Amino acid sequence: MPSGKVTIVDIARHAGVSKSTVSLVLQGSARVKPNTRRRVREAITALGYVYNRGAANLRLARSTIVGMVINDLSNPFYAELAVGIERGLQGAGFIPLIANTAETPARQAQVLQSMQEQRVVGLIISPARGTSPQTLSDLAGGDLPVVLVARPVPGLDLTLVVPDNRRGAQMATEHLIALGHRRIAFLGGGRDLAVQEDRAGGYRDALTAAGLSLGDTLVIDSPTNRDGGRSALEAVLRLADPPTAAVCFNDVVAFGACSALKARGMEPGNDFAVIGFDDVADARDMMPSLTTVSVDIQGMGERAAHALLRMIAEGRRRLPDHIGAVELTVRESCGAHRRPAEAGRVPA
Amino acid sequence: MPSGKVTIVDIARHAGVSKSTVSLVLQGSARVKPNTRRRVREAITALGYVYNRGAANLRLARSTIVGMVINDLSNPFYAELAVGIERGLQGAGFIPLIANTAETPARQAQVLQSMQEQRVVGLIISPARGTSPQTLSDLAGGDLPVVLVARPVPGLDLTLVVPDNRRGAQMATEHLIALGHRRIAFLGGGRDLAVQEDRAGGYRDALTAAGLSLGDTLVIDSPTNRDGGRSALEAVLRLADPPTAAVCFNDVVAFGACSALKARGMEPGNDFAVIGFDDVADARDMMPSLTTVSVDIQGMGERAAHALLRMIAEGRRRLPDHIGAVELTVRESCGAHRRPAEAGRVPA
DNA sequence: CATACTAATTGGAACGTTCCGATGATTGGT
DNA sequence: ACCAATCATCGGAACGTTCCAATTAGTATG
Repeated sequence: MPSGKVTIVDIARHAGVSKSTVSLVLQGSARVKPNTRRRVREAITALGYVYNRGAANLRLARSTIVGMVINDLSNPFYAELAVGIERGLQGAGFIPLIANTAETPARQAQVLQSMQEQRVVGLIISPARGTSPQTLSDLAGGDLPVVLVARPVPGLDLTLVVPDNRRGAQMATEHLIALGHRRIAFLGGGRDLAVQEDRAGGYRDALTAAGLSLGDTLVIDSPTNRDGGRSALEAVLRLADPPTAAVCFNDVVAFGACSALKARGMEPGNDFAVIGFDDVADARDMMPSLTTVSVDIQGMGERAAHALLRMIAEGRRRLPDHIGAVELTVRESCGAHRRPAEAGRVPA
Repeated sequence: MPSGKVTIVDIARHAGVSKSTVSLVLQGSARVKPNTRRRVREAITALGYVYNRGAANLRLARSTIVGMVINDLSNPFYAELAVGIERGLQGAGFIPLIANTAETPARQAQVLQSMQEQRVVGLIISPARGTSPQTLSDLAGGDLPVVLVARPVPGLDLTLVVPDNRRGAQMATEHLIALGHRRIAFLGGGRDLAVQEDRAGGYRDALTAAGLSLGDTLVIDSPTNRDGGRSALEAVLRLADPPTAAVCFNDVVAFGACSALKARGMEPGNDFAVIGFDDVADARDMMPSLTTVSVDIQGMGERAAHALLRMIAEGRRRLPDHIGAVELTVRESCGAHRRPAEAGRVPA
């Protein structure tokens, strides 16, 4: 069994047929006689042939690769999302090429370039912070099916699959208000993140509706990771008139916030209420468990994948946006369970 | 700016040169006159040309893709590992193709097939549970640079980059013994996982050396995820003479075990000692924080990447195995911090 | 100004597939 | 036994690059 450079022609020679026939067999054509098919198949295994998809793609002028561009694979939310997307792609005959941009627009640009050079047939992008619209709008001259997942980019007319960020943050904030909190912070994210617009927007909506608006004095920007959560919480506690509760940009930020609370000897849900966003797998298992806005993460990934597949199949460039339903999952970190009877008097 | 099908020939025509010259420019050859180079460059941007790497690869008979096959991307350990590998590959001009096998040998086989069809130039594999040696030894007729990372496969002579599993588990077990524990369980994994051989082996070594060996009555197999940890812990507590401590297959299993303890109203580190393995980012932030065997995860990924790059560059098929150093990071879940003075009397 | 170089550019074959149109083999009807 | 129709197979061009060998332009040397 020789290696490497076995081609369709070698198979043909070995089986005593033409390369066209071999090609037919490879494509599973019904037009080739069973007997011939068998001979070809035998030759294939005998010579250890492996199909050269690149060559086929060249001839066919299209590839079988779809690209997934993920801003932060080490964040469990995006890891789960990637898994969901992969599952949604499963069985459609496309192979997913995953790339991590580590939240860096420059790296993202490289990655997108690379993917275009590989002639991907479509792209699912969870854009890095600070992605400029034209980086994405220029993709293959605007002629490539692209789905934006998890994060919109303002000023960009691309098919979108996102959770209902505004509503989710609003629900979380309303819950805290109902528990009696009056000074509620919003921790994490930043103006370069469109998701933050929506989540902070929902937060403001709820506060305003309850007549509790404080401008944005309690909105603290930070990186969307654990350390960001920690520092945001510390910043907010340093204020002259500190809040008693916080809605966090996402679960990871909430984890960081909880961790900072514990480091100060405060207990999340008891001394300070924390609500996250996303409901990653860990949220349930934290101690105390994290109250959070639940998003069907894998489902969202699958939906993005299906949207892309449909765009590819139907040759469309745009599909209606999909805004995924969210719900508030009340656990311990908001304090609701700890002392349901005293909810009204938590804050001073 | 037209789209899609702009080729090198179009550029040539537009710039008034031959396609050969365009190719030269693309490769940054010094042999083309600056003036010509400029004209070509202009044509490229004017027409919105994007390089077709597939066509080039066909001609060059090699690609620029390296494959990473990961058994479970939703496990933070492997996500971090993937990030490390990606970083190690960075700047070498290869583009990483990540695929998740979801711990399924069948899926892994598909994925490997696909990658070979894409003519990857090398492979970094963290094999799925139950991977049979020949699946991997047949790769490209044994003629493809392959690095096995994080998990060895018995009976397979491939370059290996793994942490010192045996020593790590041994250290963890010794620590528990020093804290006074006499009945210590090993939770998670299974015989189809070579890593388990080593980790359970280190555990046995330590017990035997201390004269505490109990055969394998306290070795409980389980999936290597949170639920596996939960069920393993519950199983072990159901025993007639239950242990007072456990070394877990990895951190995620340890998280599950802690979660099961809490669900029973027991406190990890206080009522039962738990030690993990890997030291994923979350370990530090758990409550109680997780005592665990620290592995430089991203470093291991980078090392695997560098090994592969070297194999590719030097045309070698085998490099010496790399066994990464590990150390025990003592935090709270083992009980050492809680009551240092009483360590000797923890178990009954 | 011819010659001998060197520098810059070019045409065309090759990489491994697919697929069109053509050819050869087989079948069935009369 | 012959013709038409169908079935199976085949040859060759094409896909977009790279690179060799060949050609042309340019420059220094005598």
